[in-house]
Amino acid sequence: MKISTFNINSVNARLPILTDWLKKTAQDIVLLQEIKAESADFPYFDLKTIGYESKILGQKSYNGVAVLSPYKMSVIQEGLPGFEDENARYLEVLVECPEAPVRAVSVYLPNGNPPQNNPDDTSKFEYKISFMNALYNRAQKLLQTGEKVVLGGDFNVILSEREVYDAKMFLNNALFKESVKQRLTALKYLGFYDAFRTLHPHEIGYTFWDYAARSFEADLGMRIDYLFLSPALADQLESCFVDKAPRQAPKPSDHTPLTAVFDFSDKK
DNA sequence: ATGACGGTAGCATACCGA
Repeated sequence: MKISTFNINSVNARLPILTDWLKKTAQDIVLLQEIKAESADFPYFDLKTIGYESKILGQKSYNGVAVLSPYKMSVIQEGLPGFEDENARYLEVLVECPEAPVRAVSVYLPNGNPPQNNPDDTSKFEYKISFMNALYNRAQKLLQTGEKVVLGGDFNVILSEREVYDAKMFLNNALFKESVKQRLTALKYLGFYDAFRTLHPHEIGYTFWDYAARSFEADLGMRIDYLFLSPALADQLESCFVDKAPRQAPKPSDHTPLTAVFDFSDKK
């Protein structure tokens, strides 16, 4: 079984890349972020044609999250409970995988940096912190279910200085602030396994490279997309890797997929 | 110190992103 997360930066601008990648890699669950489309504009039919159902929490122009799968799905939660949010950033879906049911959560955590024209405006950062507090509370509930849970997406958090090409440049950045790192670390310590880091303690695992200045070619990236697994799902984790191919295609997203593979056979 | 680059809305340019 294969689960991936992919910040697609507009599902319609990226449709050829998405469908090619799905055909080549045959995913069981895909968590998408920044689809930048509402239901009326979502390419349900194109994805259905190649074998995938879609559940989405859509939004025009900005944000928007989705879960794709060949299997039966039912929406559990749209948006974080107890958190008023005009933005589409959180979607929880139960996926009836043949091996076992999986609760799949697609998250697009706020960036939190101030707008360019108003560097002193802290409202976006406060929004990020509030979102993270609500996410922590939900994550606690998710673990209490004892289910196989994958909590994945673009978390917009650089957890340590080795997760970015030049930590000094980000010391005052909303992705790297102490309070932000602490909140995601606390969520992890509830009992989630960071799929990539669990298997690869020392490897570079960048999932994002800025469009500007040929960052990808120079590997000036950062690791801000994660697959967090509940213990019941981490038990079956076999491998986890960053799939750089979609980032190398023409007109790419600035992120690339992170994939985890699970083994449900008896020998495991 | 600034901008690079790209998507969207909508038709010039502002906003957002990390």
